Amino acid sequence: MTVNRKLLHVSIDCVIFGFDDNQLQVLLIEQEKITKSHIPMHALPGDHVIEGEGLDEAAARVLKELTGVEGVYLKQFKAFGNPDRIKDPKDKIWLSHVRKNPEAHVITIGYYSLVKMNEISTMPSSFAKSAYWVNIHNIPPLAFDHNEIFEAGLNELKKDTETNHISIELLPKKFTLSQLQELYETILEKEIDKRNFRKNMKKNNCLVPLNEKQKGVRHKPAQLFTFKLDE
Amino acid sequence: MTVNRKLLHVSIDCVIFGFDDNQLQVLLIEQEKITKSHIPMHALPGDHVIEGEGLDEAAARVLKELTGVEGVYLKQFKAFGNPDRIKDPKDKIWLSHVRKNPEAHVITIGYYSLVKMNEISTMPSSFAKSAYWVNIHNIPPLAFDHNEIFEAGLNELKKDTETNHISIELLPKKFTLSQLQELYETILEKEIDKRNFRKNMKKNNCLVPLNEKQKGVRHKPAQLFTFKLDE
DNA sequence: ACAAAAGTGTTGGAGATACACCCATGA
DNA sequence: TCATGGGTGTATCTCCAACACTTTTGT
Repeated sequence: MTVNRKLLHVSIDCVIFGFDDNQLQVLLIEQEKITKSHIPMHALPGDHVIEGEGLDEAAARVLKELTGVEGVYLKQFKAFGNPDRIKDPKDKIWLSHVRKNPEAHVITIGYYSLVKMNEISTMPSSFAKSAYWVNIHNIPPLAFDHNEIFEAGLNELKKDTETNHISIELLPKKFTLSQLQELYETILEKEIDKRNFRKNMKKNNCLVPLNEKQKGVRHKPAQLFTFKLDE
Repeated sequence: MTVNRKLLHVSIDCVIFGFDDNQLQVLLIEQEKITKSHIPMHALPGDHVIEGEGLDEAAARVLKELTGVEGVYLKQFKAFGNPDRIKDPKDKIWLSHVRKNPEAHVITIGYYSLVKMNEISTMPSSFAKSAYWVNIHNIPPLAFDHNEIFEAGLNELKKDTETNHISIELLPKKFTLSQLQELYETILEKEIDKRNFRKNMKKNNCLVPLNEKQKGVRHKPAQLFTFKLDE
């Protein structure tokens, strides 16, 4: 194949965050095993952008194929286009099995997404043999520049949590203020004063109290809330 | 030409800001006139990314070809990939004259740049017949989705000015505090108190006073400063 | 009754805002 | 000497951080 010098591969990579068991987790995929000696790589879920497809659309497609969810928070955060990003020998072995022109320059657009872990179950897809959740502090070495993309996505999430309170999208529909606080403490990696935190949250009036309380806990049951996004 | 469904055009578009005469300006290009009836479009400077070239590298190339400057502030802010972005009839007429496959899906990466207007002079380049500066409030209708890209770049500059004080890069090497304040007021579109502004700037200690004062002004000459970036 | 987390207000300090006058120079 | 923009300090207010005890439920 002759490579047109002005046509490039464009892909999407998604940093999909979930929150469970008070841990911030990321969804990774394991590549298919190509040969007997091949050590499968781990990677962020991603796929090529198809001719005629918008970037947000492509990201939503990747997310839907892997998790089945639609309509969740999804945000573009950065484009990565360093020509060396796919030059690692271990990545090239894999590429040479799945691509016509493994040397091609691939640009990728990084997205991050927030999903409610209790509402999804991962499924096999065209680009992933298997998917699994991993704590953000136990990320293995990933294919290509995916570790860098992950770090950039995590930073974006931290920033947006402080400014937009967007991380609330990680919680189930009904949640307690303590769950919300633990989420913030996990993402921002710092302790927060309970009373000040509640003052802040109530000021942002994105919380709606429900006529419902926690049940089956052996302590004073907490008020449940749901959220409305800022109008 | 058969279009490979997984290869796309990727381009860079630059929102190049300058500050002169107390006005925030943007560098636009005028496309070549193709036919007698063709009305040349105005656009942001940009070019295709070449195989093997990094994104930052491509943006720096566009900037250098058009202005001759290197090493100035340049920041990626967003990728644009809506497949409709080049679908306007007036854009297609032009594309049909300069591209082999005018229907191709083009993804563009938006960068913004800050240049010192007194240190550069624009020059013709491979992608622009002529370039000119225009006040940010008098932007004409631009080709493709360039008006949207411009707005996104301007918003990014505003945000970065408040958080990073990066807009200082728009001033000449030596400047007075009043010039700096006028720059901030222009970008942020609000008035700022002189004493509070100076307190802030001194606190950020990115200003270095020079042993030099303004000359030839018919009032008390102002102290000149230069800046060092945050260490 | 006890263990466990829920829920709730006040105070002090730091940082932001508002504000007015004298100074150095060129014409 | 006058017109012009340069340069400076203080009082107030708002926002954020620190801090401890009572309540409700299950066992």
